[in-house]
This record gives sequence, structure tokens and C-alpha cells, in this order.
Amino acid sequence: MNDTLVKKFSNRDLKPTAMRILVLRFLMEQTKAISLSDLELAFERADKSTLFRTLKTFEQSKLVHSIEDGTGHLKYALCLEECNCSAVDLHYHFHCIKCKETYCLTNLNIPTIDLPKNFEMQQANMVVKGLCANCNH
Amino acid sequence: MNDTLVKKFSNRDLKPTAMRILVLRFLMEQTKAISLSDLELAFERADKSTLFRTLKTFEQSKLVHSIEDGTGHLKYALCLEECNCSAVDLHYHFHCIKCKETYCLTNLNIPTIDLPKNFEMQQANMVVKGLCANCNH
DNA sequence: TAAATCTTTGCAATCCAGTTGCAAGCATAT
DNA sequence: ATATGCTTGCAACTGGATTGCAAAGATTTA
Ligand SMILES: [Mn+2]
Ligand SMILES: [Mn+2]
Ligand SMILES: [Zn+2]
Ligand SMILES: [Zn+2]
Repeated sequence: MNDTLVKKFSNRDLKPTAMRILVLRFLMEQTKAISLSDLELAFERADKSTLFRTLKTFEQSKLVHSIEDGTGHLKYALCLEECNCSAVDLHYHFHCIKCKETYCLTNLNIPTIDLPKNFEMQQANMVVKGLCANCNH
Repeated sequence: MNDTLVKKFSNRDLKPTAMRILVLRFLMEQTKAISLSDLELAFERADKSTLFRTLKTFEQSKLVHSIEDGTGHLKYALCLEECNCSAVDLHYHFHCIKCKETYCLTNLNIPTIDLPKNFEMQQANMVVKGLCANCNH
């Protein structure tokens, strides 16, 4: 098994089971965020609930983060190595209304937002919608 | 029927049916965004699908906008009079992880975001999560 | 005014992603 | 080798969202 993979699992204190290795490898190949159904399609022989729980485990361990892109289907994408899913790690996401893909804009960090008095930000789900570079001509 | 109400309907070219008047009045009383189930609770004698379609109609007519706050249940809130639901009308929303309420931060407009080349923003769903003033002590 | 047409509503059924319970399989510790 | 705990597969359930259809209501046309 690949070194990068091993490291990702050990970094997050996760046992590298066969299923998890397959799913992590798949996630690493993606340039876009994926849904549970995407995963089901990619692994037709695997069980829905196993894939579901794998994603949830990954999310808890901060190996992936999830994105509510407004489609009603939660999307998942790999976190950066050093990610702790705290406010400073947050970035924008982009959902293309034409191709329906959701992208992590990992180098677009969320600015400080001047919230009303006594409101405290801990997390955020920031989704910009429009046309992606492929669909905008 | 109240003048403000009449105007809201005529502004958006909507017929003010009995059901719509009730729902609009209810929406005007809220300080927080509401879900379809909230509406069902408020109008137990009304039919779920009628309420559902009323919200959808209101949304299409830009009388309300919807918010994906990450709970999986779409929330709705009244638009401002002059709202056209375009990029310039967008504002942040706040979802409290303790009381689970979702607020429109109508005076916090979304800044321009420096998207990757050829990406074009048309809409956005920006949700800050954390503790609201009531829950943060 | 009466008939035709369009819109809205109520009811019931369906959809379907997400989620859970449980038993079997597998890995690790004693 | 046995016991314990974590992971997986299967099947069933959940609950909100959504749709089809016919009745009721509103508006237009003749
Ligand atoms: Mn991301
Ligand atoms: Mn709002
Ligand atoms: Zn696109
Ligand atoms: Zn709160």
C-alpha cells in the first residue's frame, strides 16, 4: 500500500481497512467533491451503508470535510494534510449550476466576518454558485 | 386585508389567495428563517403539499429566498421589498448549532470573491455556524 | 348568464437518500 | 486458543420532499 495513503491513515488514527483504502484512493483521484451516490456508482460491489459509514468515519477523523452545496446531497472532499476543520481551515466552495459539479476552492480562505454582537463563528458552509470555467464560454 | 400585504403580492404579480395571505402574514412575523415543517406546525389544518407549493411559488416570485443551512431542511425567509435575489442582494446567514435557529443577516452583504479564472458567480449560499447571541454566554 | 378555461387546493401515494439494527466476519489483545 | 472489539453486508425503516389527480375556486369568453 502506497506511502501517502499509509501516512494519511496514521495521521488520523484510522485503521487502513481494505474498504477504506479503496475509498481514500478514490477520493484522492477526484478534482471535485463527491456524494455518497457517486461512491456507490464507483463501487457497485460495495455496500451502501459501508460506504456511508466510511465517509462518516473519514469526516469525524477530519480526513474529509463535507459540503452542503444546495443540491440536497451532501458532498465530500479530502481535507488538506494539515487541516483541522476549524475556522481557519475553511475555504469557499463552488457549485456549477450547469454541470452540477462542486469544487473546493482550497486557496480561497473565508475572511473574517463582522457578525452581530455576541454571535460567535465556529464553522461555515460557503457555497458560491454559477458557471465553472468549463461551462462558462 | 392589510395594505403592506396587498402591495407585496401585487409587486410580485401573485394572486392573494386565502392560504397565501396566511402564509405571508406568518412569514412577516418571523425573526428567523422557517422550514416547511415549521409551517406545517403553524397551520395544522392546512395541507402539507399546499404549504409546500405556496413556499415554492413565493420563492419563484422572489417573495422569499431559501437557505440551505446544513440541517438538510431548507429554510425560507422573506425577501426585502426591493430584492431581486441577484448577486447584489445576497447576504450571510447564521445557523446556531445550539438552538438550531437560522437567521438572515440582511445587513451583512456578501463581498466580491476573487474566483478562479472564468468562474462566474450568480448565486451564493453562505452560512456561518456557531453560537447566536442568545446561546453564547 | 352560462360555458369554457385556468389556477389553486386537498388527499393519497410515491420517492429516495439517509440512516439504523443486527448478525456475521475480521483483527487484535489476553 | 479464546475473548473482545471493530468493521462489514444485508435488509428494513425513516421522514421529509415531491408528484398525480381530481375537486374546488377564480377568471375569461361567448
Ligand atoms: Mn472543500
Ligand atoms: Mn436571508
Ligand atoms: Zn460547470
Ligand atoms: Zn442559538
